[in-house]
Amino acid sequence: MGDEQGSAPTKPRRISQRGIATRERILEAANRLMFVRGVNATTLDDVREASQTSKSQLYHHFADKQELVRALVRYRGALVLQRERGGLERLRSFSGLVRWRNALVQANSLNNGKYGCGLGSMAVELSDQDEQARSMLSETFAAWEKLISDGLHRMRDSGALRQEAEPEKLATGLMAALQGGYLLANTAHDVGPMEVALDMALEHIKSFLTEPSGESTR
Amino acid sequence: MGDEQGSAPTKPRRISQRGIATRERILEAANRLMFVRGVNATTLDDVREASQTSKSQLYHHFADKQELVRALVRYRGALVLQRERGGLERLRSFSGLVRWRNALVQANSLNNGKYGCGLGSMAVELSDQDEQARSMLSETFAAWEKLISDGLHRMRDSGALRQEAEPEKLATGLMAALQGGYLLANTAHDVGPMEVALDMALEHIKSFLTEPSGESTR
DNA sequence: TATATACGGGACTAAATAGTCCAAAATGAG
DNA sequence: CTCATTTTGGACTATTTAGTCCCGTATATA
Repeated sequence: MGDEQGSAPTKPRRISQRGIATRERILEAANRLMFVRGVNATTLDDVREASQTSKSQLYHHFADKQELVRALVRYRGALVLQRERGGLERLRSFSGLVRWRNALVQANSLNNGKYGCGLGSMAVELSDQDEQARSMLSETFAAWEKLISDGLHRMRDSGALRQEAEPEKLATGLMAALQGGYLLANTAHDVGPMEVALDMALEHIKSFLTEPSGESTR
Repeated sequence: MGDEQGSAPTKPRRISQRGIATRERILEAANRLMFVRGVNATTLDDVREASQTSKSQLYHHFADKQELVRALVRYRGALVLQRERGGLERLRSFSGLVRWRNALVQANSLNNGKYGCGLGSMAVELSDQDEQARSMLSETFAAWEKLISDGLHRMRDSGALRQEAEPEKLATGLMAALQGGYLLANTAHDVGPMEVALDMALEHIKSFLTEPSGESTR
């Protein structure tokens, strides 16, 4: 040991379609299971069974459980950001924000508020346990918030939001309301708190609108 | 088995001072360890060692790990509610709310945002795993929110808040901002997001004040 | 087609962790 | 003081779970 270069000369390591597919199957299974049971409460045997693979495949594609979890953090992060890009990339008006809110609430209400946010729950479980995972999650949250703040910037530039509005802070507040909403909804098994929390954050943003519009957020 | 009365005739079961003290020591240790490492990542041997007890004592005072965790949920719930009663029972003005916010932020900043809320992190870790724990946590959150909404009710009754303010919703929003703030702060290892989130919620409450006061929340 | 290497099945080992047990010491009621 | 009961130490077992290994099969490149 110790004769491996720090900056590995990246051994060729061929890769086949089948291999890629297996790796994907493992990640998908881990994603599903760890979403409903949590990371630490999910065993590798659970993952093996759900992904229709074997022990050797798990360890062929991932060094150990920690690496699988880290891969999952990346995997979920990519999924969430992709989904959120769809809903936020074109954001230019307050009503767009309301539509975004409604989509999140709707999705969460399908589970009666259960399970929470795939990113948020990993953040709670891993932040005090795996520094690398924590740092990836932190970056993912930052990227997510940036999608929001970019939209708010566009709204400010177009004159929809007043100049003194601070997009970054508004985005952070909205993200906190979202995460706290997920947490309370999960604990209560009821989406209600999530709706209330998001509406509060939207009201706050609304207070920076140049021409205050109608009442309801729906 | 099965010959035990449903409504147990509660065998006398004497209890000694020493026994109570040991039980307390175990709970204290579990509380400390599980706060920094999380519930699932803390083993009974960790608890035994930290509490200077033995295996038999753990199982003398708690049926199994799950029962210990449930006892901890009660324990922490009581601690938090007691602490919060101190800060909220006399709440009658917006500046009281600001002081409350500052105390929470200050406490959390001592850990640079780490560890999050003792209740919130348990809620995330246990809600999808132990129905009884989830339900206790849900009730504890409700009681906590009630401390806030009671204060807001007093403010509304005294005319500080406008009639159309809805204390329950405002309290839920504030709690979500707090929990989301804890989560983001823990992930970022920085209290910043928690401050921003709480300030958003306070601004929102401020917008219901009858006589808008000064600017800063500090 | 040859052959090196990725990929896979699944039994096996190792480690961590929960949970049991019993004999002894402390304690409190009568 | 006596005696039943609680409390305790700590070795022991059981179970769960991570991680290893061997050997066979599929796949890609030459």
